[in-house]
Amino acid sequence: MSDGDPSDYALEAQVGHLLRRAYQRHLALFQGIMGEDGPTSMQFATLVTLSQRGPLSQNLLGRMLAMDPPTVKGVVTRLMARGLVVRQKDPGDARLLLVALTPAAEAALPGWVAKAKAITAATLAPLSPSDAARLARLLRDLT
Amino acid sequence: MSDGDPSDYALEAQVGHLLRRAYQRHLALFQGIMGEDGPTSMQFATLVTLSQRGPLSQNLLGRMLAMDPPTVKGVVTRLMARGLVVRQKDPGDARLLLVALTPAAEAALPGWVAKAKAITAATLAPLSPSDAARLARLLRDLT
DNA sequence: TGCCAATCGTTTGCAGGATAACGAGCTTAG
DNA sequence: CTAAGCTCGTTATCCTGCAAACGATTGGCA
Repeated sequence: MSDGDPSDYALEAQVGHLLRRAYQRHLALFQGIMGEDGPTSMQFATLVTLSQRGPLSQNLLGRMLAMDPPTVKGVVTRLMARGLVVRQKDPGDARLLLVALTPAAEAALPGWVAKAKAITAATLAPLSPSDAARLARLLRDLT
Repeated sequence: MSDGDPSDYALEAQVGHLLRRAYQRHLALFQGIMGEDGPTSMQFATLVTLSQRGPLSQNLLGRMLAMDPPTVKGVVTRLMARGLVVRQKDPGDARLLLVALTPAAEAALPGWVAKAKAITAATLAPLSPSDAARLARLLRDLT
């Protein structure tokens, strides 16, 4: 049955490899369309989430975006350095660090959201609309 | 048409986010099944490719696996540190660094290939076989 | 009330991934 | 045959991501 002959392993056909390539292409499109001074993929996801839900603790932000605590810290630190986000202690719970958008971020966000929609369209461009919907369903099921 | 209202942007439904989550889950399965002393995802892809094609230059390896030169260097350096790979100058072209498997790698590879097949199966477990094939086709088309 | 467990944030260390810039070697056109 | 241009590898810098270990705070339970 499942033996270990390396010549019997088609790397190009493995899901893991295909997922990596597809995500890699998406990130390249993201960076190209968002441009030099735009946010990175995870920075944008963070900003949109804060815009929709209001100030959040780093931990909650991480759980919503599937980032672990060290990664959240890195993203928030870089957003802070760019003046897009501020951090302040929660008055009610001294463990929490609430992250909130700055006015600069709120001003820039609409333009970035429009670009993000173009990025999704560009990523899905090779597929028909029905295939795009099928892909979304399959990827969701994979979780 | 495509305006920039952030509350009109469903992050969970974007392909980029779904691709990231799916790949993230795959990597977790990879690491869990391969175990402590097993290779990482990219290290394994490198070893299998070298096993199938024989010694390759870093650059060619990178093109086959979709890694850019700095990334290849990092992966090869770590494989060298683990004694799984050696590097030597190409006699015919002094620019090339040929990367080749060590006997230790050839001995360990069959066991790792068997695990890699289990990883693919685990990644695809939530899908029916026909859905798995559909997903592979859609991801391939996305390139 | 007082202590223990859970939660939150941080740090460190490792791995992958991209860009930009550079030096060294090969190849080809003039 | 020489000079221009291409290829290859390396370095540096930045961003994402995971695990493990740690200090601080909170909350619940004995």
